[in-house]
Amino acid sequence: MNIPGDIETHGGLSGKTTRRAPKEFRRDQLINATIDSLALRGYAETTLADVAEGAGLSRGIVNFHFESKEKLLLETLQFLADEYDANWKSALAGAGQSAAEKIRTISLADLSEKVCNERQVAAWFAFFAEAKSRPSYQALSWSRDGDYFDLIVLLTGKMKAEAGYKFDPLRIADGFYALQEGLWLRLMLESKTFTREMAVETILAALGSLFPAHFSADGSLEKTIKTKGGKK
Amino acid sequence: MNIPGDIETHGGLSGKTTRRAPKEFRRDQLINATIDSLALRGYAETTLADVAEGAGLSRGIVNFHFESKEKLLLETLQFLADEYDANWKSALAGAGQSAAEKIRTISLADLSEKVCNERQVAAWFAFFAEAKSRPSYQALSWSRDGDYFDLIVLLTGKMKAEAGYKFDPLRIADGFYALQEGLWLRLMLESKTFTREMAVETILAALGSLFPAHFSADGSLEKTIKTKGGKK
DNA sequence: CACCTTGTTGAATGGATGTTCAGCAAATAA
DNA sequence: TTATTTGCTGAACATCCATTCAACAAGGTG
Repeated sequence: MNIPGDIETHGGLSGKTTRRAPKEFRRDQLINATIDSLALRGYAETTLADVAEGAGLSRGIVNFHFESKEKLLLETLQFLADEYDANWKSALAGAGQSAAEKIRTISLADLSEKVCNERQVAAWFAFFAEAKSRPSYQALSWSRDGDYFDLIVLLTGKMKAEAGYKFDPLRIADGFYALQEGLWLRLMLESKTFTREMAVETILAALGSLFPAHFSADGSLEKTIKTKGGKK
Repeated sequence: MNIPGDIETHGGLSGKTTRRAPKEFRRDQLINATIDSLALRGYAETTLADVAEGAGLSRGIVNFHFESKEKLLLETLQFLADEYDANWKSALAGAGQSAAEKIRTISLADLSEKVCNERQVAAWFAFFAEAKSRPSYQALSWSRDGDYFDLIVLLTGKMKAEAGYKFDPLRIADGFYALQEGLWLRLMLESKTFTREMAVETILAALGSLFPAHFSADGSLEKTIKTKGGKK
């Protein structure tokens, strides 16, 4: 689950381990060890000694590459946010042009292994819980997906226009967004009995029920709606 | 937000504050101070000194009434869980007999001021985040609403039978449950811009979209479905 | 009143943890 | 090779915090 103990990839001669590594490499290594520790021990019990040990390095290493524990945690949160962002945006780039295809694509991207795995989800919630009392986390948690939410609002509005649904697009967007975060929470809390596959089926079922003209009950795309997608 | 500093209610003569109070009173006082501190400072920063100060008492008090910090936190979580349970169960007792009335009632109870206020929601998520790495919290978090979830499954199944919806009741129940927890999360993270009133509208809109034969778009009950409610 | 029980205090203790930094060693330059 | 830069180490330090406990005080009981 972690980066292997030593670095053979950095000019290491066979058998010998390189002691020094470029800054970016160590920073990534420490950030990943931080995520591991957050998932394993939780926020309150994560110490710099744990992180250093997880990375196979010495105690003082974090204060050398990051100024303080606080900075390390902030950069870890930033790392998670960046990865989350990149994931759904790249998925969106490869999606079809219709609103239905787009919302389906980003919903599934939200549940993809890349971002929705045990380590990262646990780390996210560690930060969420602390964000309430830490202004420095709030900015990052919010921006986590302002774009994402705006897009959902746009897409629900479009689908309403296409199929004449009776709902208020803003409220349905709120709900759909909350649904996705709620699924993450269940995945974290009940990782033994609630799997990512079940979460995917749940999202697909929700698409089928919320937008019956666009999706069938199992979440597959209905072809009856004429997508005026290419409209730029 | 806290219990007033001193106890005039316990045989206190006017002007004099009583020093001693019955055990149950102190325990409740300390549990409430704990919730306050969790909401204000977060889990990681909540110390026994904070709790004691919040309750207007001295440093060693917690270890006298609770064996340890761990025990205090466990009992605080239990307190929240009990209050949560009692809230929706008592609301349910006063609800109509139809599945639609029941699901609407408990959904709204979930968002009532009694359990869904800033302090308590923040405290819940503090525990959720730690539960991943604390088996002792998991038992309580799970049982939080096993009954609640089972009831939702039952009700969605009933409504499907009544109206011939195409969905899989289990998946819709999963989704509806996740939606509610997701709304709590948003209420915590965006307490400045997302209000409980908006959450209520969101839940009502979801009812309207998921169960269109039972609810109109704004979540009000449709009378067209004949409720075979009294069936025991 | 004297005696006992019991809630409460706050200083002392021991352990854990973030941070510092003098020294060391690997890579690189001269 | 020697000198210099740069990444890294781990012991030392200061702080914070949960826990303990001897002393105290407020009721209750005789």
